[in-house]
Amino acid sequence: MLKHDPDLDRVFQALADPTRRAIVERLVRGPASVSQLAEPLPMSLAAVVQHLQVLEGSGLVRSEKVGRVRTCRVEPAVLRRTEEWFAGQRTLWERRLERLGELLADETEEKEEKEEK
Amino acid sequence: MLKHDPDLDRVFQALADPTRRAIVERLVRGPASVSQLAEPLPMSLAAVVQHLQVLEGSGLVRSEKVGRVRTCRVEPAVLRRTEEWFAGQRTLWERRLERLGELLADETEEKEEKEEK
DNA sequence: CTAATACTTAAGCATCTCCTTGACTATTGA
DNA sequence: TCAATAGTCAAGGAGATGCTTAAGTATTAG
Repeated sequence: MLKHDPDLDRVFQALADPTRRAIVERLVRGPASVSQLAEPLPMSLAAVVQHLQVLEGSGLVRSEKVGRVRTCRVEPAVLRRTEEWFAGQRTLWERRLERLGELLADETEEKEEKEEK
Repeated sequence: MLKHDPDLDRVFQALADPTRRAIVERLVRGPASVSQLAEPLPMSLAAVVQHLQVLEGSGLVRSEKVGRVRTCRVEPAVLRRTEEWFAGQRTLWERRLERLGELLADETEEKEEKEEK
């Protein structure tokens, strides 16, 4: 218990920033250079590069430089793995509801048995 | 474009902290009081209360006080809505792959047509 | 009534985050 | 070659974050 997943830390931390989420939302539509990513963003290129470093640190984005252009793309596996964390939580929640439902059904049954006497 | 969702900001920000994620993971299994949540956590009760404020601010958790006990529970709708963000990104990614596949198929077709001449 | 319980609030502090500017390197088009 | 392009690196600053301790308020068990 209490084991925390530093990968998830970094992914959520990365996605907590609206600029970085915008970058991810851009990149799922296809790869882009640093300047292309920076173009619609209201900040310096250096700031965008820093955001990209955070995204790369989280594994959400990887990039490679060819000539003077760095091309960035999303890593869908990391996106999917994170989605699965939510699915896991939902499963636990739903299981609890089931148990609660069963319990309620049992109680009703007991009541009915009593009333039949 | 570039409209950022402050709700998602807060949710991801909330989930970026391992302590807060642990609290959510505890709460999907069922409601708990503040003290119960704090018990396994290596920090002061006040710190846990602060984490809970962040979680409530994000909508992930809601709580009500009865007597001197505050009972906390997850808000599954917010969890689900966040999961859907990922599903949306995945959809965009997959659509891009499809288009890429079609393009590739078209090119192959064109090549074959040329070769047939 | 009194003491213990279950928070709540506030102040303070070290650290991290997000951005800036300025100087720099490497590549490429004319 | 020389200037523009594309990105990199480092220092610094305002504000946010994640704790702490200390002092407070209700609520409840005895």
